[in-house]
Amino acid sequence: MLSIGEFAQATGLTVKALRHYDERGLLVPARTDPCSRHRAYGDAQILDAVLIRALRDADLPVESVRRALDGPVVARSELDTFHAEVTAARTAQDQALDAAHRLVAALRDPAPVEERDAPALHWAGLVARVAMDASDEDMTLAEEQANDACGAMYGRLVADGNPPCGAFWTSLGAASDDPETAELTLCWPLDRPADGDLAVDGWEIRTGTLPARRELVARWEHAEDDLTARGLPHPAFVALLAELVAREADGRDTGNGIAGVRQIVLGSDGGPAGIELAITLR
Amino acid sequence: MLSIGEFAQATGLTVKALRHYDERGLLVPARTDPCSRHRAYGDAQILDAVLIRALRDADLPVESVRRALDGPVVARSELDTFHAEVTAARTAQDQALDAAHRLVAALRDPAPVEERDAPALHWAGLVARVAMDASDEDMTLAEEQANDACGAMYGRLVADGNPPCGAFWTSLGAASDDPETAELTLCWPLDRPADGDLAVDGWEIRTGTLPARRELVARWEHAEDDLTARGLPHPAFVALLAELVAREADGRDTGNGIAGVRQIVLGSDGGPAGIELAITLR
DNA sequence: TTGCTCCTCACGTCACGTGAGGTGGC
DNA sequence: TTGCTCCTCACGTCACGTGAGGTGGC
Repeated sequence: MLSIGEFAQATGLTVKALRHYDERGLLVPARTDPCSRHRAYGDAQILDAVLIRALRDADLPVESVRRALDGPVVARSELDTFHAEVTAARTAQDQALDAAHRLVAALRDPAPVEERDAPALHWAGLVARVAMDASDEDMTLAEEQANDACGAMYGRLVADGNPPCGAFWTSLGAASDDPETAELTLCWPLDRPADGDLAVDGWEIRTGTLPARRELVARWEHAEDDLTARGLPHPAFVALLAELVAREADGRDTGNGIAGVRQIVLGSDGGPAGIELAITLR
Repeated sequence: MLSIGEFAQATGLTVKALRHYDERGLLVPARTDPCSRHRAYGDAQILDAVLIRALRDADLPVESVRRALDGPVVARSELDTFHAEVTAARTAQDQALDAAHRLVAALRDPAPVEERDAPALHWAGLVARVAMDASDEDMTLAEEQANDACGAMYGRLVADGNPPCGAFWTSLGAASDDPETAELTLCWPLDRPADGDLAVDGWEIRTGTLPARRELVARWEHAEDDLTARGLPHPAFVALLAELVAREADGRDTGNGIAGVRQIVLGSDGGPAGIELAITLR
C-alpha cells in the first residue's frame, strides 16, 4: 500500500490530480481510512495510473480516459477518435492562422485608396436576396442565376436603345423586412433614365439616379482569387476601413461610413481586372 | 453608429464576445449611452473587430490580440510568436500520443509472464544513487560510471576465485535517508558468498543471499530501444503490472508487489538479448 | 514535541456561453 | 401596448493549481 504522496512519486501524477481522479471516480484508492480519510493505493493501481498519465499527457479529455480504462481495445479506439479530433482542429487552426496572416498583410500593404469626383449617374438594377447564413453552394447557385438575369437585363437595355455606359456595380444592404436577409442590388449605369416598364422575369427591378458626388474609392487590381474566402473581408474593404479609421482619427470627412458601399467590377471595358469599392463622402 | 447586435452581425463576433471585449478594454464601443448603457459602435471599429475575430479564430490569447491591435507590425510578431508556441505544443502532443499508443500496444500484447522456482543465490552488488529528477545527461553519465565500476567488480570477483555465475541484475529502491534519491543495486550472482573485504574505489558494496523462492517474471526479448524513453514504463514492467492486476482480481498470490523488483539483463550468456523483470512471490 | 504528510474547503484559471430577471426604444 | 433588443449579474465550462487552515502518525 502506498500513500498518496508515494503513489504520486511512483506514477508521475500530482497529489492534486490523484485527489481529482478520486473525486471523479477515475482512480479510486484501494482503501481510504474512514477516520483520517487518508488515501492508500495498491501496487496494481500503478497500471491504471500510468495509463491515465499517458492519455492525459496527450490531452485526452478525462471522460475519454475513464472509458479507456475499460481495456486496451477501448483505449485504442479512444486514442483514434481523439487523434481524428486533433487533426481536424489543427487543420481548422491552420486555416485560421493563414487567414489572419493574410488580413495582417492586407493591413500592412493596404490597397490604394483615393478620393475622386463622380458625375451624376442614372442606373437600373436587379435586387437579389440572399440569406445571411447561406451555404457556399447556395451562394454559387445564386451567383449563376444573378449572372443570367444581369445578362438578360443588359439585353433589354440595349434593345431599349439605352445600353449600359460604364462598369457594372453591386451595392449591399439589409432587406428592410428581414434583417437575416441581405439585399444585393446589381446595377448597370445608363446615359439616360431607364424606361419605366423595364422588367426581367422573376426579378425585382429598381432604377434611380446617383447625384454628382465625391467618393472614396479602394481599388484592388487582381483577378478574383480565394482571398475573400473563409469569412475574411476583402483586402479592398480592409483598405477602405483603414482609411475610415485614419480619417476619423484626423477628424476628416467620413461621409455615411460603409452604409452605402458600391462594389464596381473592373476589366469589362478592357482595363485591368479587379474591383473597386466606393463610398460617398458628400 | 451600430447597435451591439448590428455590429455583431457585421463582424461575425457574438454579442457576448463584444461585451466581453468591452470589459477587457479590447474593443470599447465608440459611445455608451450613460443612461441606458446601450453600446454603440462606429463603422471604423469594424476593422479592429475583424482583426480580433481573425486572431481569436486562430486561438491567439486575448492579451496577445490586444497587443496586436497596436498595428500590423506588432500583429505580425504576435502571430509569429503564437505560431511558434503552437508548433512546439503540437510536437509535444504528438510525442505524448505516440507514447500513449505504445503503452496501449504493450497492454494489448503484453510481454510473456511466468512463474518459476528460483534457487538460493549469493550475490554482491554496487550501490548507485541517482536523484529522482536527474536529467538525461546525468543519467547517461551515471550509467557509464556504473558500467565501469561493474567491470571493475567483475575483475575483483574473478581475481578472488569467485566469478559471477549467471546473469547480472539490478534492483531499485528509494534511499532510506532521502526519498528524492533512488538507490540502484547492481548485482552479480555468485557460487559462494562474497569475500568480506570486496571493495571498488568510490562505491558502496553490498552483499547477501537470496533464499530459494518462487518468482513472477516478465521477459522482454528485444534489443534495448527507445521504448523506455519519455517516462513511459518498460513494456515488461507493464506486463508485470497487468499480471498483478489480474492476480489481485482473482485473489491469487501477488507477493510483496513491485517493492522488490529485480531487472535481469539477458544475452550476456549467449542467449537472446533482452531483459527480465522478476518479483518474489514467496 | 516537532516536522512531515495528509485532509477538506474555497477560489483562480480562460474566454466566453447560458440563462435569469429586468429595462429601454420603436 | 407589444415585441424586440438591450442591459447587468451570476454561474458553468475544464482539469486541475494554489493557498488557507487544520488534523493525524512517527
